[in-house]
Amino acid sequence: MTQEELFKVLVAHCKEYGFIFPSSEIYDGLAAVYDYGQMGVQLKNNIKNYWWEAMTRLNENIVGIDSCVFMHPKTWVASGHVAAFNDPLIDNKDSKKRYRADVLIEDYLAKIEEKIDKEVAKGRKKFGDSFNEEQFRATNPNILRERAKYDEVHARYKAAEDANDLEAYRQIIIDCGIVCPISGTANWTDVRQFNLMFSTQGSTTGNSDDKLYLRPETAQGIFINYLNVQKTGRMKIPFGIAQIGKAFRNEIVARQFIFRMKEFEQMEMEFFVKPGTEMEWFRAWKENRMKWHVNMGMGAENYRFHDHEKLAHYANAATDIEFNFPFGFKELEGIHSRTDFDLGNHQSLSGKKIQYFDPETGESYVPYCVETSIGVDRMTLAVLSHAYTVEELEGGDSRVVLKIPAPLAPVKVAVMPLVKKDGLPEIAQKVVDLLKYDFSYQYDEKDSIGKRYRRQDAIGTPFCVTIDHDTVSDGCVTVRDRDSMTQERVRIEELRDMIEKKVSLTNLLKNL
RNA sequence: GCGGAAGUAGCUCAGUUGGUAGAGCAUCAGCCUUCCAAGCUGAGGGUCGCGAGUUCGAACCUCGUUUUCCGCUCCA
Repeated sequence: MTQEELFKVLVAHCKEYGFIFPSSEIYDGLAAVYDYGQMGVQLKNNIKNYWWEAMTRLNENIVGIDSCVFMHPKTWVASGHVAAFNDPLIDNKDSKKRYRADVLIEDYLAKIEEKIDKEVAKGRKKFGDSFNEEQFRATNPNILRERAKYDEVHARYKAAEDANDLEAYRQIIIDCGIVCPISGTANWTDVRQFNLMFSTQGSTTGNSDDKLYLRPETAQGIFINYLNVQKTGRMKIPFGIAQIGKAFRNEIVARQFIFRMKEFEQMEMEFFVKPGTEMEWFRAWKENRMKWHVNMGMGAENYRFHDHEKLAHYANAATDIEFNFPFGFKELEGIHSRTDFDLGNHQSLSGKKIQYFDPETGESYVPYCVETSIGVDRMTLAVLSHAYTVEELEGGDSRVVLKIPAPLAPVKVAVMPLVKKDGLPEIAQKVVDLLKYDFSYQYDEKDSIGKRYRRQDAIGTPFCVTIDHDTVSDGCVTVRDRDSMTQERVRIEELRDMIEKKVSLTNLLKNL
């Protein structure tokens, strides 16, 4: 099976076994939006839990918050998101090239100015020393004609810009006969604005022009709460604030299943440090985060760093942790040194002093910040794609098994009576009562035992507990291991501790 | 966003020149009782992606639309 085929079966498997469904399927679906099903939500919660506990419990100086999706519109001015994504874009249907509509018009205007300059140069040559440029410009018919054209287009362009009138941009391009430099045609699409941010129509600021945006990253919720947390938590630099939450991006092309969705979930941690020490912390967090990933046991060779050469507007150093997905190594987590870009901008735009007073040195400064940002959905996809295994068994049989790390598995244990009579279901119910307070479980008495094992394999349940006729007399059950398929007799009263030892999140955390 | 292909039961797919929608698996009930799926009997389940059009009649032809996949494009 090629990687591409494997990815297709994985997507089908996710739907068939209740991990991930395409959104709104009964209404023909909704592009780039997926819902988590009864299995997927448990897997995702376990992944979030692993991150949350690793961040906030294992680090004394990191605390968590949960901020809202809605934030004051100025937040996105300060963050640079409003300015960075307002370009009106237009495509040429023949060359399939995309241009910024405003740049096309500006280029056109620049050409008119060139023409005028050329006319002026001609006049200077013709009249020599007696050349009066001002008078020449005011009287030369060619210049007057070009000037009039320029003024008219320029006025329309400015009006379009002010009103953000996309249709007006297009009309100017059509009227001026602006063509694509590659195809030479004027076969244009409509002008579209690809703003990364979704917006609502309401406002909470009293200014009707304000829009509320759905946050494109959770990080800003941390920055705008920096002062609150620092003061109320009596936090001393260096310290971090962690958050898990939804973010929204209006992706033009959203493909590859849950790898790129319009609505997605982030786990972000902003670590505030003294300026000048940020590179040291940047390196420390690179190492720390890689350790967290490798610790899950999905193979160190499946991860790699990708250092950014081209840096975003807020960063002075950046790297990605990439994972070996079925479609290649792709970004799973980003680690950025964001300097004081965010806090500094919030300080100047809000007028609130965001400074840290260092009691030891007596210095005051806007803290620098190192960010770790990981996509929950991408993590889930990484776990699922790594876990999906087709195994050939003796006798030509095969089985599909999700080898999910046991502490992350959605269902920890399945309880099944070998047959559904002779009092075995009643004993099984007692076993369930013993386990249900500690583990998510499934009870199954339908079909042959082999079939039930395969069903549990398909959702990645680490252990199956089978009650048979011997159980009645010896009080032992068979525990079957998902990965090795080996079986072991275990006393019922030892069952809980035995499973606990293998599926507890503590197993992962204590190795960090 | 552009181009190409596809969409029929939960899944995999048949469905003849346009003439009452099928199979296997899965699900449910009963029988059987067996530690690595696919025994027996019966039952339920389909707006044929959606909307128009052509036709006496459309899963099938035409147009639009939507979703998915592939290729380009884009992605602080």
